[in-house]
Amino acid sequence: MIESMDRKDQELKTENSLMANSTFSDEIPSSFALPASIFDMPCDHLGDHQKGSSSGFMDMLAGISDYDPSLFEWFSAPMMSQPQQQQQQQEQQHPLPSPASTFPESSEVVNTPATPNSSSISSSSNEAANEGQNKAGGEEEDQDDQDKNKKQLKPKKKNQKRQREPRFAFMTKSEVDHLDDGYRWRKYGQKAVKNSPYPRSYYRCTTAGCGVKKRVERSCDDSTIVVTTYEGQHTYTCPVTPRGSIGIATEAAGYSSLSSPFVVPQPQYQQQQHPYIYSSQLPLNVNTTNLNPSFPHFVQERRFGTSSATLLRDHGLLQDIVPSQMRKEPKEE
DNA sequence: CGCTTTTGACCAGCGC
DNA sequence: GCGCTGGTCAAAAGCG
Repeated sequence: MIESMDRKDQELKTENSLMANSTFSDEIPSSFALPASIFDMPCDHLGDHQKGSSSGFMDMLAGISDYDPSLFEWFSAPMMSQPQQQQQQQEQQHPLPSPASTFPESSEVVNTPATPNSSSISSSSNEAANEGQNKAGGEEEDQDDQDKNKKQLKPKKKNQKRQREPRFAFMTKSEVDHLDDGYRWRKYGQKAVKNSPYPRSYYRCTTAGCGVKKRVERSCDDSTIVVTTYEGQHTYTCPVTPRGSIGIATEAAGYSSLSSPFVVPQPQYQQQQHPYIYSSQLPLNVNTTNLNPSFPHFVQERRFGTSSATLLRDHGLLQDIVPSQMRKEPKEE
């Protein structure tokens, strides 16, 4: 354990070093060219498990009581294929009523990936739903033993589209593939990604009853960029309470798991149709032309309780690291 | 010993 | 129907 932590620290040092010297892609608007000082934050500034999780930026974002959502809208651009985008556009022109309890199927709210092929990501399973489906699928018992053995491996019900859990993706610039977000994950698969030299890893939350999954892959264009896609909502509170998010987390928009330093968006779909998503680190590959108008509020200001907002009115470190354009004084609405 | 990772096989969905 | 691809399973191996 200690050894792994040391390794992690080393990785982080490497990461910090790398990030401190990193340059921004030309695709990133100048307004996003955060000063390098954001990378120069000493490791000590972060809690132990934040080291390596590259979550310092989240804490700093937490200091923005009301920043300009448009500056983060790249995060809201869903990862969609062209037909999906067209459908979204049509839906926007002729919006369909969407029950708050039912997130739209194309709920994969992902920033446009650096990899064109990533847009083909389309399927995921609703585990909770599948459990019931699987049980129902157990009716097919009139098969020979061999066939049965094979079926037992994958007793999924046919003729029923798998439901998708809401998904969130974000990109981080990190040397570490699997960022520590405070939850415990078990890797259950790895697949080669088409047109990418980097594999995609599949993780599942190890907590019983919590079917949250996440995929981790590296951008084929920029190997330093890690694309993490979360699927589902944790059914429990993050076991690790990081420094800097205490209080804020519990006040923040009712998130149950915001105590995670990584602030994995655990949106309350039942209450809000549009999920929140934040950069855990740097907004990369900002592409404001690829915004999805269907999620106009997808990236919203992060509204904290009054106390924390007041406390953080002084943007503190943010003043130094976040350009003034990105900060936006709260509006009276 | 218990937990995690690895890895090949399998399945579902989709396009042609 | 077939092939491709993403996603998942589960046995084996690895690790502390």
